[in-house]
Amino acid sequence: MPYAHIAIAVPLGNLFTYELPPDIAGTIRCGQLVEVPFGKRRQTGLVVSLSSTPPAEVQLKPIAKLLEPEPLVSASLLKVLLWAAEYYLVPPGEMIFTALPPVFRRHTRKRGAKNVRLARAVPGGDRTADRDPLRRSPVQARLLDRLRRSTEWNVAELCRGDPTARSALTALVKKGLVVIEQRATARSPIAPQMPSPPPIHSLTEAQTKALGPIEQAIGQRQFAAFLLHGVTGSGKTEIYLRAIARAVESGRGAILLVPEISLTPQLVARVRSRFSEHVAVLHSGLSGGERLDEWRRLQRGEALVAVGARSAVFAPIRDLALLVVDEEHDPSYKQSERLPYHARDLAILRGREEHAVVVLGSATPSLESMQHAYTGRYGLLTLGERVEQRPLPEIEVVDLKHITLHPDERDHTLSPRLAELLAQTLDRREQAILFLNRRGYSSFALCQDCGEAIRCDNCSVALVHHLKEQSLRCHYCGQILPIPTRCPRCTVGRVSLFGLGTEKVEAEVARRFPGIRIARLDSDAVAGRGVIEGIMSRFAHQEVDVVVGTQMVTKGHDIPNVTLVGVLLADLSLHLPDFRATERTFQLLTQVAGRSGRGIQGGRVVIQTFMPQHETIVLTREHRFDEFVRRELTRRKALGYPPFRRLLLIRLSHPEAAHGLRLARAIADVFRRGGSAALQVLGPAPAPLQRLRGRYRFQMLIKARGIEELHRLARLASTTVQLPSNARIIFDMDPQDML
DNA sequence: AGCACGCCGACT
DNA sequence: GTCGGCGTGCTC
Repeated sequence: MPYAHIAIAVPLGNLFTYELPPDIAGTIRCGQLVEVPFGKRRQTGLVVSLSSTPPAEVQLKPIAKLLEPEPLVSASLLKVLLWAAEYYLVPPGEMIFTALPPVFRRHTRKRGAKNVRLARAVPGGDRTADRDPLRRSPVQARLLDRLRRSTEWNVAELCRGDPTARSALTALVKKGLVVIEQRATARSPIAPQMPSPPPIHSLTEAQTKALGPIEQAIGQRQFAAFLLHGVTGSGKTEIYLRAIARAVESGRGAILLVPEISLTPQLVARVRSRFSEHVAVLHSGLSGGERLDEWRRLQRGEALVAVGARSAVFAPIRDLALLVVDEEHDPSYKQSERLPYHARDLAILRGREEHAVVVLGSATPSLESMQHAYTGRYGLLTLGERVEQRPLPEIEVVDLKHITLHPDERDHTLSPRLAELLAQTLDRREQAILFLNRRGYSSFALCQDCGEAIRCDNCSVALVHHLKEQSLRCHYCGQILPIPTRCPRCTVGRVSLFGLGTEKVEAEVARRFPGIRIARLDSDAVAGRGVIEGIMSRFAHQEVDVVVGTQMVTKGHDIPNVTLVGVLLADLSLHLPDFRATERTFQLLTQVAGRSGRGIQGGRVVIQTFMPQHETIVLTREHRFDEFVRRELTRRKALGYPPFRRLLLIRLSHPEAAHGLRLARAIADVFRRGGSAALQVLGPAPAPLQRLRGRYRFQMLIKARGIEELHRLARLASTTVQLPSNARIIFDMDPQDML
């Protein structure tokens, strides 16, 4: 086997073949990290397979050296990654290297490299001052400028391409302005302490019943998938922990995936306290070095349990017994930017490949998972009641249509009923969450009379109001309509346009309840590292009375003193231009409602909406998830949406609008011409953010019966439509988010 | 993605 | 006269 097929972290769809030098040939194995000459530079690559036949017509180069003694990726994980690359239509090298800590991507910044940082804050600017030590050394000044821009450099990187830099650096060290050290700085950031709920000593009957099959399957070392559907507060976490314990006791490993680690400090704390040094936490907030440390502990078998967000599904666990996906319905498991893979789906795949058990847990499982449970692909485990017989919170719906508006309160921030309950809650020294699902630019047109949003006739999704053009647009098929003066459905109602933000709400609450402590939790407010944790920690310690926020406030925290949750405008998510809008709304409302009444005081939820009669709202209020799923599945089937059809979203961008549109049409034509009768192409339409970073973006949505057809046509389109290098195309298989 | 080559404007 | 902008093309 004198040749190796190697994956390199470049956006090219193929592997590269290299010769094996004799000294390496004997020892090399698949999954190993190597250094290879690649064009004019050197790159790290990962050995995917070995072969005895060279490809024709290419001058091969030899592998330079082995970079790691052991394979970084096991044969089974490698198989999963290659499968994922094919499935998601992404280059194999990109797929493989996103599964590894970023330090392995390039061979610069070698492990154990010397890092450089500023010794202290060095003022920039005035180089003319006589006492400036850098007045007469422009090379040193330049080095300092570069160091100022980034917190951490390594020596080799900093000096590359500038032979004078090395001596200049030495001079700076002598002057005491910079420091060279062997390792990166702070390695274990201390998370703020969250009060965690008291340990549960005995399981409820329902919990015991759910845990049984999971433990049994783990014991059998066989693949099995379970959907754990447990209402909010029913003790799903305890089941995860016991199942993980089962794996760990027998010396095997487990992965716990959480939607976003910064939002789930309590869960992480619980896992830590249960499994102490056996736990490795992997998340994007870690520095490169910290992440590598955790990854190595797993690779060496020092830690058996990996906890993390989506990329933790690739954690290097040797004898994997269990994969748990908490809040499996959460859309963040599949982000559309970067590599659009779905961590939950890959967890299933990896479980099957490694004969491990997969547990998908949620109070509001995705329709895909429910369908799999109904058809028997997943075992369904149900926890129908909260622990300690605590009731689910009572949900009240407030109809915004029948509220007399105060002229300066046209945004319906707080209805009299919500304001009254908020006042009572604050009087009792209890806490409240106010939730507003705001998606910035996404506003919609709504009939003041029937409360219905204006929808696209073709696609049955809500039309999106575009402020600049004063028009309504369908983000699926692209049609543009003028804003009607009368509601097209009931023909009498006046149409009004909506826009409301968390800042407004915060200001309004502060004005009406002077003296209370409010915190805002949305993506603008929590830009910095650790800000979310800080706010949630203050909230948990009752240093904040009311939190106003977006989706972030809905995730799984458990604060017993929260007894009121207010949803300010449920219509916002109901009318997102997305076929999953009602599913998301049910999930969001149920999840945020589940934050209320977790303690002994019980809790209440108020949902404000223009559509109190809307099926989704009614079924949420009555906590009838199964009925909602049944109806929604029927609808999906009729309209040809997942889980009954497969979707592929294609985004194409180009600096010039006309060119972009022409290319997008050419791609769409490949699908239209080559597809079966059942295949549908919607678009191309301008993307919701049509102009982004100087590029015009178009998107099209393909609906098909099977995945094979989508794969075949996507490949055909990539080869037949010649894309100029300034055009960019992204395939998003099984898109979660059409925005 | 990098990194080269290659052809046109403002500076020692 | 050069330094340097980013368009285009290639990487086993």
